[in-house]
Amino acid sequence: MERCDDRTGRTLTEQERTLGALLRGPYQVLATRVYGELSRRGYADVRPAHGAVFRHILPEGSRITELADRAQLTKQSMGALVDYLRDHGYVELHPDPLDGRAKRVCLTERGRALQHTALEISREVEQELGSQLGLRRMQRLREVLEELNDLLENQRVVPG
Amino acid sequence: MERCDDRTGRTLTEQERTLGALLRGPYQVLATRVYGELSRRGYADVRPAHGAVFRHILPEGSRITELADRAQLTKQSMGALVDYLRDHGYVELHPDPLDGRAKRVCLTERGRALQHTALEISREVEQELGSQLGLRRMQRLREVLEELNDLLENQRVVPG
DNA sequence: CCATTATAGACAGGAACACTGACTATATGC
DNA sequence: GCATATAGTCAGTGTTCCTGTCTATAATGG
Repeated sequence: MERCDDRTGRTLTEQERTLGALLRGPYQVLATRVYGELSRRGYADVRPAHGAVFRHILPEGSRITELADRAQLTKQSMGALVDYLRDHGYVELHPDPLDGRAKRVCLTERGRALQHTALEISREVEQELGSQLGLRRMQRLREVLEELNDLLENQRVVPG
Repeated sequence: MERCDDRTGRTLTEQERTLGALLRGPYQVLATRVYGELSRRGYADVRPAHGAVFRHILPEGSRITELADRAQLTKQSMGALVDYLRDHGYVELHPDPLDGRAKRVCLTERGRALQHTALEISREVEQELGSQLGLRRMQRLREVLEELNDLLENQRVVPG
C-alpha cells in the first residue's frame, strides 16, 4: 500500500490556483469586513443572508416572490428573511392593492440607512484594497468583473 | 408617513455594483458548475464544504488541526468533514508517529482522483468562460486576482 | 521526575441558512 | 363558475459551522 510521503509541502491546488479559489478568497475577506463593520456601526442584527433582501429590493418595494426569484431563493426562505427584517425594523409589509394575495415589502427609514451604510463601507474597503493593490489594477479588476457579471447574467435563465 | 413609491425599477445596489457583489456572482456560478459536474462524474457524495479538505491537504498528508487552521475552520468542523470523507473512501487516517495525540489525514486513490477531476473541471469552466469573455480579458482577470490574493494572504494573520 | 500548561482531537448541543412538501387564500382564463 | 395558477405560510429536514467541555498526550520548567 502506497503511503503518503511526498514531503513537498505544497498542496495540489496551490500549484494550480483555480479561478473559483481566486474569486472566493477576496469575496470572503470583503464580506467579513463589510458585515463586521456594519456590526460596529449599529447594525449587529443584520447578517449576510439578509443581503439577499437589501440587494434586490426596489425603491418602491417588492413582493416576496419577486425577491425570491431575484435572489434565487425559495419563497419560504425569503419569507423568513423578510419576517426577521420586519421584526427588527428594517422593512414594513403593506398589502398589495393590485393583488389580495401579495404583500409589498418596503424598506423603512432604518432599512434605507442600513443600505446606505453598507454601500459606504463597501466603497471604503474597495478604496483601501485599491490603494494597496494599485488603483490601475483595481480599475482593471472592476472592469473585467463587470463584463464577466454581465456575461453571466445574460445567460442565467434561457429566455423563453 | 412616507410611502415607498419611487417607480424607478432599479435597486440601489444595481446602480452601484459593489466589488463584493461582482466577486460573488462569478464565484457562485463557478462553484455550482464545478460541483454539479463532479456529481455527474461519479462524485455525488462530495459537497462544497469538503473542498476545505481537498484544497488544503498536503500530498504527504496533514493533521486535522493543520487543515482547520488553513481552512479557517474550527477543529470540530474539520473533524466532521474528515470523518465524512473517511466514511466515503476519500481519505484515510493514520496515527501520527511523531505525536500520539494526532492523526494524519491522507488522500486515498479515490481522493486523489477526485482532486484531479475537480481541477480538470475548473480548467474546463475557466476556458469556457474565457472563450466567451475573451482570452485576453480572462488573462487580465486572472493576473489581477492573483495579485489581490497574494496581497490578502500576506496580511491575513499578522506575523508574530 | 513530576507538576503545570499547552495541544490534538472527540462529544454534545445549538444557531444560521436554505431546502422540500403540503396547505390556504386569492387571481386568472376559459 | 370551475379549473388552474400564483402568493404566501406552516411544518419538517439537511448542511454547515459554531461554542463549551472533555480526554489523552506532549512539552516545559523547576
